[in-house]
Amino acid sequence: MAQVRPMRADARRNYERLLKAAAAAFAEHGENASLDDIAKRAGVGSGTLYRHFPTRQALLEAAYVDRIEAIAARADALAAELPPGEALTQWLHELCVGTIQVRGLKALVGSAVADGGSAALTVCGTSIKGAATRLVEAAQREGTLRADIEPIEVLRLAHGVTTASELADGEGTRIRRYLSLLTEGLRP
Amino acid sequence: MAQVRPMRADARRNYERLLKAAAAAFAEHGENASLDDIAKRAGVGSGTLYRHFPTRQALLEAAYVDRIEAIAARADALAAELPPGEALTQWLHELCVGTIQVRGLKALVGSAVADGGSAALTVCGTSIKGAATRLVEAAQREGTLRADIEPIEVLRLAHGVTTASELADGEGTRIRRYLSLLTEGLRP
DNA sequence: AAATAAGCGGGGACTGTCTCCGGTTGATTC
DNA sequence: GAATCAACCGGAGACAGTCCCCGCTTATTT
Repeated sequence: MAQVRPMRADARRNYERLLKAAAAAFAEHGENASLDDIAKRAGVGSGTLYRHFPTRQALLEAAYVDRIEAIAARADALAAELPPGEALTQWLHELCVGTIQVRGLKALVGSAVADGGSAALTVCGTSIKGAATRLVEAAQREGTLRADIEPIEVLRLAHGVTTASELADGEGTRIRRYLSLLTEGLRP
Repeated sequence: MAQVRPMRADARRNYERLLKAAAAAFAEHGENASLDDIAKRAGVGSGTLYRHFPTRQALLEAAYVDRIEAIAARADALAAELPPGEALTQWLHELCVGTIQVRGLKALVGSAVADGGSAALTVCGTSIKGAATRLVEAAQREGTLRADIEPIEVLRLAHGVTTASELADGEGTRIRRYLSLLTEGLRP
């Protein structure tokens, strides 16, 4: 199961370089940035890129998984310092803002929530769903969130709020407002 | 301003054929269907396609504007036969279902609402926004919808609901549920 | 230092986009 | 209904992006 042999030093170096170049390129040119160009920027041949990341999707995921995990990790920090209802609200806000700020990240989080990606993305999805579950259940126990709603539904709706807000101006200036509309609908 | 000269018969025929082929191809292969292939299916050269529709976006819009207008037109029919609050709810439901069913239509309605497209799309946007305004204001007058919300915000939120529902299964099975959550948040 | 295999990288096939321009055809005029 | 003329057609081809293949390089092992 585990890698019997660690990655060769040059392979690892190229892998890192590619990840870095990819993050930069995706941020700059959107998620359709030229892959050959990313390879060039990283100083490797395109063959090397395609060996490490067979598809554009794989590269995109690899470049962003840690950001998604970071968002998931925020949930417990917030749970520790705020009452359940507020922690959930605040986390959803950070989730929306975080996904809207980085180009391409929103779609990725979307498919993580929808179980629609690779193994790496599925792991992220599990983290996010776990985080959401803890916050949602706490809020339900507290009585500030209606009982007939599931954590994954909250995630989907947050994704919807992000989309709605994005429609307004491309930035996330309406997130707070639309999110509060949602939480009103989610009260018991 | 007006076309001084009507389109030549063969030009008009090719235009229609292209529209038909495009609708079929987009429905079948998604919005990235090959344009040259669409031209081939329509029995014209690719030059002809690009003359009539300079960009993929233009073709996409031309192929779908009538559907969008049809949705907008439904608003008045519903307003005539239902009380304002119900008419709005029902219309939003039809809007969500309609945009999710046809591949690529959702994004188009989105940019129509966001004023992000061509002249043709802007016209559609005006229709939709007009329809929404009539329904929203009637519901507000009736007192079933909070007063501090604007028609365009309702449209954005409906778009968000569609996205959220789409995340569940790709179909629109959750639309009714998520929409009702939204309308609860929108009560006075 | 030699042996070995993991890894490199760029040439090239392929697909899709979009433009250009010689040839064709529908409209108009007499 | 023939002639004229512009509008229109269409496909060849330049270009850009994707992705694979395979001879060569180099890290690792002994």
